[in-house]
Amino acid sequence: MAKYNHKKIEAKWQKYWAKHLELFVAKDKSKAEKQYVLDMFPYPSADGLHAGHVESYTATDIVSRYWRMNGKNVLHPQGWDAFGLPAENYAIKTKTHPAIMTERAIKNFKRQMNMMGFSYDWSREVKSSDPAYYKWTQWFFLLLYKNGLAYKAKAKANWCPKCQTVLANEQAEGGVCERCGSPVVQKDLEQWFFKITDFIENKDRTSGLISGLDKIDWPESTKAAQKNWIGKSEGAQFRMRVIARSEATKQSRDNGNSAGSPRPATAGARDDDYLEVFTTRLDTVFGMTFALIAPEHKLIQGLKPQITNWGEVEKYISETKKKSELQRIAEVKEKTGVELKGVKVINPFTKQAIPLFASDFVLAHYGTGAVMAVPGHDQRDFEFAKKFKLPIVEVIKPTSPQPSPYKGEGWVNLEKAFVEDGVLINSEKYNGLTSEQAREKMTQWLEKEGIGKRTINYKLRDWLVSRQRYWGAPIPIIYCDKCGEVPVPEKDLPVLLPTDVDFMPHGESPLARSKKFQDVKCPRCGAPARREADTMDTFVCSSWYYFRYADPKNKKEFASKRMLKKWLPVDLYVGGAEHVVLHLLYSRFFTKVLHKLGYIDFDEPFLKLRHQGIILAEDGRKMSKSLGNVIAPDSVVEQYGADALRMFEMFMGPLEDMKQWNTKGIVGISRFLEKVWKMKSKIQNKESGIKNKEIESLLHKTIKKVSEDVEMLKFNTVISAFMILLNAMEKEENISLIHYSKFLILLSSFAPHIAEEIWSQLGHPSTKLRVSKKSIFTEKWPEYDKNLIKEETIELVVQINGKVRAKLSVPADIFEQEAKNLSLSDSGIKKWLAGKEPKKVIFVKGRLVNIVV
RNA sequence: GGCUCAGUGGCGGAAUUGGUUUACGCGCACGACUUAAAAUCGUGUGCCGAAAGGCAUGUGGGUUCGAGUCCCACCUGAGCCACCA
Repeated sequence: MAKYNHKKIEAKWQKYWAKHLELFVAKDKSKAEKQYVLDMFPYPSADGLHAGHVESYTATDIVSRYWRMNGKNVLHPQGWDAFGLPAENYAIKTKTHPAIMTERAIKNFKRQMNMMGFSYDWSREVKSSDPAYYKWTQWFFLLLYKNGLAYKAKAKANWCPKCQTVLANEQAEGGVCERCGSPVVQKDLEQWFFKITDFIENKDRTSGLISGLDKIDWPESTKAAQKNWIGKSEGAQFRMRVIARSEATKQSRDNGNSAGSPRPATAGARDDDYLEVFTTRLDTVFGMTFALIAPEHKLIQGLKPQITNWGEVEKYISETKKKSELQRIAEVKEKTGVELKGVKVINPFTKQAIPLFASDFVLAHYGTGAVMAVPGHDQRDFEFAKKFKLPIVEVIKPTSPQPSPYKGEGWVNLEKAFVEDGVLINSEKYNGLTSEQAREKMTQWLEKEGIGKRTINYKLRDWLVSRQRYWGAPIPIIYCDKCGEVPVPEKDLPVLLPTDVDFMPHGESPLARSKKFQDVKCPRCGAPARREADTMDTFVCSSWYYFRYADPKNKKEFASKRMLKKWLPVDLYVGGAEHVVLHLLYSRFFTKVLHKLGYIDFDEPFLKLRHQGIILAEDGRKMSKSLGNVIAPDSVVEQYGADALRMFEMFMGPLEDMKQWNTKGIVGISRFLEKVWKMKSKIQNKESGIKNKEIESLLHKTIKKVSEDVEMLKFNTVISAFMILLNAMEKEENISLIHYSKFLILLSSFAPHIAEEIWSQLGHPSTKLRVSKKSIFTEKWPEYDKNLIKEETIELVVQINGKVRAKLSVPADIFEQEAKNLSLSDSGIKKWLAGKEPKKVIFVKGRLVNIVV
């Protein structure tokens, strides 16, 4: 028999499937139950598909084919995350327009996807750089704008003075420009934000970004990462009075400054005179020996007249300003800061005056931008105190049996702060309380005194969506001298991205250089106005694409309500773990906005989420072009075929595990497929004498195993089950056509080409042996017969004290008493017992007997 | 530092969720076919031991008739986040 020629056969069926789109399209009009199986749409890079793409796309392809054959109406689309920085940078490097290279890359991606035999519904393909698509990205911007969820504010951006461009954080690592190596500076720019922080907690009937996680089937680690990113912390906020060294200085300043605007005359009533701090550890407040303030904090400027070392302070502030956040983080090793001499703050609990320092490890944008410093019980404060020789006081004692880290002579001997909860000491009337009790009592006291309150803070900040870049969706806003900021009317969408713009970096948003693009009439008053020149973050494009697949051609809406109701939410979403935070969080935000505004009736977009594990190169390192260890799908397909590559990647290990490529391993799969191919010669079409009971029973067990494991995405064990069945069939002289066809249907979801070819060579047998001319993918998934997988006899394991001492062949439904009698009278067991009386005999039905002596 | 996960043969990995540890595949060894090799097929393959048997799921304890699986402590590794008060 001819060997299996994967090249010829795979090409043949890919051509056939391309002509028979009806096999894989999602049916808008079908009444069958839907199943939405989605891949994260890829960024079409010039490098083409990599091993990780193949892995996750094969997984969803198998699941999609499985559900289709189970009668579900499956939506399995694919599209392109085409806008973005990589394309623009590549364009700048090669001086080719990003649209051209994006088109080229998409063509290549699509060729490779077809080469892998993926059953996408290409009739729903979307591309984020297509005006028909980004029209709706802009519409979403306006939707948020009109509902008060998009706003403009000043924000810092990484700026490379040499390249004259804004850099993303990952391009400015270490505080230097990725491309030219010059130091990055912080530049204040007016930028657009989305109010994602509005959706952290539940809103009316819309679940929040935190609590919504409880009802979806996502990996624990991903949920944890999202929660961690949101960073909710509960504590208290309170004010501390700021005093000058002498009240006299203060009075004179007050008189001088408040000439024009009448302020309350009472000293200390001015806002500037209070330092507001946030803490989660109010129980440690008696250990506060100084306070810290962010250098950017505006209170510092207000205190300027009272600060006696202003020159020093100003120098520190300007040094901080130059540093990017990344540089600050890189300098974690050593704390820096400067005392604001001439002022002190009053700890409201102890009434003591303590010094105030500005330090760049205090973040201006988190909490109140100032903190109480408790060096005894906070590691960062501890390091700061050591450096500036500030007093350290113990106010929390570990609950026994842990010994206190304070050894005798105060802070000099202390190695690090004790940061856990404990029992209060040196805290006046709060002594003896546990940390938890103290926090409660102290918060109550603050509220009673009117100087503080219970407060919740989040790390999550609003989403900055402006990009001073070319290759993105333009922000649909117009600036008019008379009317101010005016949204582009919906009927004027899309705001087209000009194709003839110079996208080389020049120090401003590239769109600002196009007069044709910029100069417009104000939609409100008709006066000359100009367009917003910034584009949107690509994450905006990818936050809603899964809605578009439901109704990709709709010109009136991003998707009709009817189609959204039919197809959404996504039942299974598979993609890389690098999107654990941003993409997934932003998508959830968009979904929650739509839910709140009544567009959809669900508030979580992805019901079940899984990440494919990284596939490492053969050398155990990450695949990378520079290391020259990349496994390109094309060459593997060339040598072994797409079916072999698909199955091998599924066989390597659990979908979510990190796996190492091993070229030797693929021959196992290759051999398996070759054996499947050869099996044809054993097929007997006659019904007589070919109903092999054992094979039939094993086949039905396999059907059960494969069905269950595919639903749980345990593809590696499915393939092992295929091999077990095939190995058993190989030992037989003849194989029934019915058995073989059912096996082929199971296999077709994993190895579609070879299955389709054998199916057609066999004369397209349906499972009932009726000849049909159809593709194997029109077949129904086989069902298993419970009676056929029931074992009649089992191997009963007999243990003595938990150790296997005998195995008896007994009827599967043996009763307890009989099993025990049989075991105890077995000659081998008798020998082991040597006359000893069993203390106890355990019986596990269908499994074992354990004799305890 | 925080969170999340993992540790089973020479290797990738199975294990009915508390019940025969090592399925399936790779590799290796021996054999068949061949002038020979490749391919293919067959047999074997956790460790110690001649055998009887004993010992094995990172380490140490615990719960249990019984633990890879559950609990506690520790060791090692990975991924993500990280000066968030």
